[in-house]
Amino acid sequence: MLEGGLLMKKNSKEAIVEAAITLFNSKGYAGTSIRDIARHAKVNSATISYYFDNKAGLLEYCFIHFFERYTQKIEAAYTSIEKGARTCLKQLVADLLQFQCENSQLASFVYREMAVHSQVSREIMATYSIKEKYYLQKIFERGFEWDEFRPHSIPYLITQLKALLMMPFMNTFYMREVLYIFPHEKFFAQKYLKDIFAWIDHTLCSDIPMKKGKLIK
Amino acid sequence: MLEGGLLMKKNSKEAIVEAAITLFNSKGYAGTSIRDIARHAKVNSATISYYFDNKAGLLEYCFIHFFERYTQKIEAAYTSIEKGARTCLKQLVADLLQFQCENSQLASFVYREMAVHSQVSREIMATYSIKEKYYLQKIFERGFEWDEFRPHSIPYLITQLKALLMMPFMNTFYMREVLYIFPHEKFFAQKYLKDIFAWIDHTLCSDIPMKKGKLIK
Amino acid sequence: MLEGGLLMKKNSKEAIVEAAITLFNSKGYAGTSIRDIARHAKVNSATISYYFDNKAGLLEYCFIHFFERYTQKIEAAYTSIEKGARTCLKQLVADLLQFQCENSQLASFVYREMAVHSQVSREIMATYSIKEKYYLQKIFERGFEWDEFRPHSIPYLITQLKALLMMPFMNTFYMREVLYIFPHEKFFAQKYLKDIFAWIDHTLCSDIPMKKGKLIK
Amino acid sequence: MLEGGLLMKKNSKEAIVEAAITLFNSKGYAGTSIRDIARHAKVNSATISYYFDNKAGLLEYCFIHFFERYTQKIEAAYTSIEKGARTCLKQLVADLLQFQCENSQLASFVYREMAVHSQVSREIMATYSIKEKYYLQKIFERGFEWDEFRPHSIPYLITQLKALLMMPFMNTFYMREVLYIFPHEKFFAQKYLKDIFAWIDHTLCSDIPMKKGKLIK
DNA sequence: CATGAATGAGTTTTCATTCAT
DNA sequence: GATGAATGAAAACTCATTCAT
Repeated sequence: MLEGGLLMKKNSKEAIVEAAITLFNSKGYAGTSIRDIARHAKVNSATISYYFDNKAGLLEYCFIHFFERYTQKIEAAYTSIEKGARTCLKQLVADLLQFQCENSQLASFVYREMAVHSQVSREIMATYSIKEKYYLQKIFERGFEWDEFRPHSIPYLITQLKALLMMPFMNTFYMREVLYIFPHEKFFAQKYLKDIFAWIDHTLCSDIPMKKGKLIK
Repeated sequence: MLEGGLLMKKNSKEAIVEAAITLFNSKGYAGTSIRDIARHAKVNSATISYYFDNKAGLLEYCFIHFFERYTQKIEAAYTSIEKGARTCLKQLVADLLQFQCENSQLASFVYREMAVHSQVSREIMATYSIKEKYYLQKIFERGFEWDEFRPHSIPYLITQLKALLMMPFMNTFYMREVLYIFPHEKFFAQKYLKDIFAWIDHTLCSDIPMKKGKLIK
Repeated sequence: MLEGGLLMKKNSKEAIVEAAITLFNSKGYAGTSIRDIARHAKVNSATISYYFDNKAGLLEYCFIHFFERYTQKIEAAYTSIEKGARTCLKQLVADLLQFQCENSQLASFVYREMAVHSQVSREIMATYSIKEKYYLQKIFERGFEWDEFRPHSIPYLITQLKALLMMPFMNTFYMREVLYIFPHEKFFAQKYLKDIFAWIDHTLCSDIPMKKGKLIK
Repeated sequence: MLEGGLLMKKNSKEAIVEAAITLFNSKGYAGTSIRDIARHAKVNSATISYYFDNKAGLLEYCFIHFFERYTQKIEAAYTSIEKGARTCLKQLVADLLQFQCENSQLASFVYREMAVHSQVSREIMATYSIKEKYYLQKIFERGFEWDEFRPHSIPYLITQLKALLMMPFMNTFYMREVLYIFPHEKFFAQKYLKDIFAWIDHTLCSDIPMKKGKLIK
């Protein structure tokens, strides 16, 4: 994801973040040592303290680096709300899924570590999760209002939607080794997106009893 | 869950496992120290090595303790396959959900740590996940055969089903603090079960429009 | 050495001593754990404390078990002193060499550990080494007196004699891997004994050139 | 030997090695704790890991530090081979004896620990002991060829020569307390050297009586 | 006679961090 | 901007020993 592209020597800070994402993902935050990251990034371990103050600072940077862009996707997608709740939700899901695919390692460890660092999480949630919930709520409410979605408890709907969205990134090892699904591959996003759309169309909208058929775009 | 109830001195081994589950869940495996566990279990930290050899041994014990019973639930539920795939799957989902609720902390950390300990995971998967996949596959195939389920890629269906099943336990902090859903509470299982049934009935079975086939590409 | 021969079940104490000798020899006293010994002897580690009080007690037992018999050999050989100093010394060397071969592991580790456990060594020396020195001194003095041995500093002669006697057992690994000499093999004692006799005959006695002095630079 | 003399603060690495040599010698490798060494060297115990990775690394460093210089002495002495095998061998013995005296503690514990650490020993031997054997063999073969030495099995000759050379350093406690010989003292080397020369002259060369047989009983 | 459970003290090692350069 | 040296604290683990049985 941090492609580094051009030939110029990548700077230390980027190298550190890149190494941190890889290692935090594969060994967990607490299981990764500063020196491990330094070794991977080919910098001295003091350099990490230099840029991020301490290990927690590096984690926080990763969290923010992730959620800042994550939230932007949501906000951007929400602008299409006037096209209808279902369309808007599909747009949002499509964008988030793609974002996760492009940052699969980061997404993977961020989702996992969120559960463990209650202090950091609390702050993150106060800014990002609340925002996410706010927009999803808006969309759902609009969907109920305009009879697009079958009425239902919003928290439970969010749970299901996020479950479907996050699952493939929460245990990529299982996905790979047992199901032979590779979330970073080209076609995964396309195929899986249809499945989430199916949930939207059939379970969320439950359109059939709505009177008119032929739903899926 | 391991209530310990009575006043008699609980044996050390159980006390250790109990403490480990609590702490591994709240601080992660790598973030929990042996001494922390010992302190909580009110035993000397050498006692942990005595029973489980080392920290990894304790983790493995927890994994097996979880998956052994998890797999039993699946096998038990599968016996009702002759009542039809949908009924059987619902039975299985209900049993697993209840099992998770009864062991929510254990489930929570096991699912998370699975992603990090590839070596242990590999062995666990070789025995338990493969078995789980086998039974789910059987049920889905039966469902397709008898036209109960809309035909679809089995790995992708497993992904969704497991997503819905596991999600509430993978980030209980988020569930609690943002959505105000408490997975260990009485009513949660009942309510959430309906949602998974809805997915089965509407997205998996998509039952009404059975005549006009091929909705999903 | 502790042959155990007959079919009757070897008792625990013997099994412990046997295991201790093997392990102390290959890993050193400090490098061997009580539980290691217990595992090898197929007894519970508490049994060792039961018989020998503690680890040091087991070591001391080994030391005494060795030196008691070692000293007996010396005393026995010394009885032939009236046959002449050279003959007596040869007898003594032959007996000690054979004794060492029969107890090569025990000899090996006892010699090594003597250097490390100054407290125990001090006591051992006060009883056994002093006795050994006493007899050797007697033999050398008799040899000088009767013009069998070329006069020389007794401590330096003891040094050389003990050097030749102990060397093959002090680093059996080197003997085996570099020189391809196996001190526990049948023919070793025979061959090596001749070499020590050569030292006695030529260097200690230096018999032939008795008239023309000052050979040594 | 590492005198440290001047008042300037000795660097940590040297201080550690110095302390390690002293303590490994007096208490054995396994009997010495990292913290003991650190205390003696007046550094933090983590500093040892910093420089030598771990305790085994420190041991290995000592081994190499010893054998590197030991081997150099041999190679240097070997250059005098054209002056005759006996002269060359005496040179070699004199140099090694002096080297050992100057590094008596190091020599002492290295010889002892070699017997215990088979893995490290194997590697050391593959480089140093083999080299030593090679040169000794060359000298002996030359000695046989030119009729300087009485023909004999080379491994057995090496055994005796090394026995005489190493003995005073293998159990200095015994040397001191029983024989009252102090290998690090000025005169020891001079006096003991004569004894080894006597072995070379009389037992190895057995020069005078070349014509008339019946030497060895 | 012998042991399983449990421990306290000690071990090595790892780690994040600091600081002079 | 970046680092090598060094460290204090804490981690996991090992060990000899005890004690009730």
